[in-house]
Amino acid sequence: MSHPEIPVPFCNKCAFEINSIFKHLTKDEADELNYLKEFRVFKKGAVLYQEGSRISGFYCINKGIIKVFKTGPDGKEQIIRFAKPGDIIAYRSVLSNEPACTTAKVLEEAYTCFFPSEILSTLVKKNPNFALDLVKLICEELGEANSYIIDIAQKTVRERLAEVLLKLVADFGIDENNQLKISLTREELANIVGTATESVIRLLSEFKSDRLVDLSGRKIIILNLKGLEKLSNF
Amino acid sequence: MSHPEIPVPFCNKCAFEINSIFKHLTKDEADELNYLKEFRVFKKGAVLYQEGSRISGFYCINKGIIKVFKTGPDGKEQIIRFAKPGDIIAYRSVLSNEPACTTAKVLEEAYTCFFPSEILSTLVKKNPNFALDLVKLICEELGEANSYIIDIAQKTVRERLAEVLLKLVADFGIDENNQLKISLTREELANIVGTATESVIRLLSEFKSDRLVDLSGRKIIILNLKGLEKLSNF
DNA sequence: CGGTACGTTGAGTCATATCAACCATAGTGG
DNA sequence: CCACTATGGTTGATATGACTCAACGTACCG
Repeated sequence: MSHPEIPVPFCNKCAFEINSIFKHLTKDEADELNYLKEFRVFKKGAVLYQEGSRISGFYCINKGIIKVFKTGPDGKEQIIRFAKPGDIIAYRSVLSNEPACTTAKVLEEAYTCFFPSEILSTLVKKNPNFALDLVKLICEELGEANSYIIDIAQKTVRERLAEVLLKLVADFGIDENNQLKISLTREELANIVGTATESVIRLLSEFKSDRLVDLSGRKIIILNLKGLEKLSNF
Repeated sequence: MSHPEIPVPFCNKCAFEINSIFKHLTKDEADELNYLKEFRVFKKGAVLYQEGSRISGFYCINKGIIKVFKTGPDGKEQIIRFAKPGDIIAYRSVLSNEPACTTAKVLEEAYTCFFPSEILSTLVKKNPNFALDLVKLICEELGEANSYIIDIAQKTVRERLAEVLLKLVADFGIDENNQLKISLTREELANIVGTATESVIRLLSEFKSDRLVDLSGRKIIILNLKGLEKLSNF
């Protein structure tokens, strides 16, 4: 698990550069973090932790993309969120001291730092600003989760797909050719939207006919943002 | 807004009795809370705060039941959660310093205490144990929200209705006749499950035919918990 | 070259939403 | 006290969005 070729990011520098939750730590606290953490690299497809398993710490992402999902009764994945540089994952289970309720799997090779569980509650107790940042972070995630509940409950699959595309644009951006920077399989898209793979395929090609997007293989080019917004019903 | 006939609950006593988030406060902190709070009574149907409005504080429920919901694009409610004695509401908007993203409406006459916004972050900074309790509380809510996302995305309406009934039993209990203690309209049930009112009605009467429940008006009697569990797919 | 994973398309089915009519109940005001 | 209205509950008929199943195409990889 040692990677001499990759420079291990130093917490306070990293926190500053990628705007992580650790940004308001004191120098001493950051030093301690550095001392206690373990740098881990995960290849595409690797699993950081599995639903139902106990985990002894949480991860901070330095590079790459992780998908975090739950598995339904029939084995179908539901993607809950993506973690990207600056995000922390598994903190919920760590704080509640419960087995993980999600699985985390690598989409794009990831550099991560692993921190033992105790650190989180220690920091909450020691640094009030950190505590407040953490509370706000979780609140934000809760707000998003709540919005998503009503989306899934009330919107059509078409509307949700449009919305998901917009969210991906907002979170991961598009390049100079308006191409979505994150690359997902149709099945993964379906597992975000909460629908069947075939439905995503059909709807995407409808979107293409309607000049909202262009498609070539897994690449999705956004042609008409306004149109997608209109379609997504907000 | 003064209610001489109703004794205003004293925070640390109340916290102890109904196990609220304030349970780990010091005597001094509880005293300060008492000093700053405003006791408010709301009749059935009253609105504590409205989606989109700015709120200057949060509520702790001492008695009664509040439904917290979001309104969809077409005006349909989606009930996010219920607040009952010991719960706090509106804390998310207060902490994020954003307009409310939900509406809170009274189902059963409620006694509440209203606390100005600053108190929350002050307490987080002052009392590490409170901070940790708060973090855990929000984590719990987040966990529930995430579970609900995959439920709505992957389960049938029938499964979800069974699950909702079970959740209502767990949260509000049943009386000596196995009657669900919380009373909801069919529309409200539909707005939790995320379906049409008519679907709830039809499914409930199917449940009745299957001897899972008994119905008389708004009263729901649980006849076969195990059966509902089986139906709900966990 | 065969294999594995992903993508696409078509056909058929079904659960659920929608629309519409009607009943029951309770509160209101003349 | 009764008509009036509002709200909630129920049922039936109909429409349809989305899922499932199945076949087949495509592309990359060792």
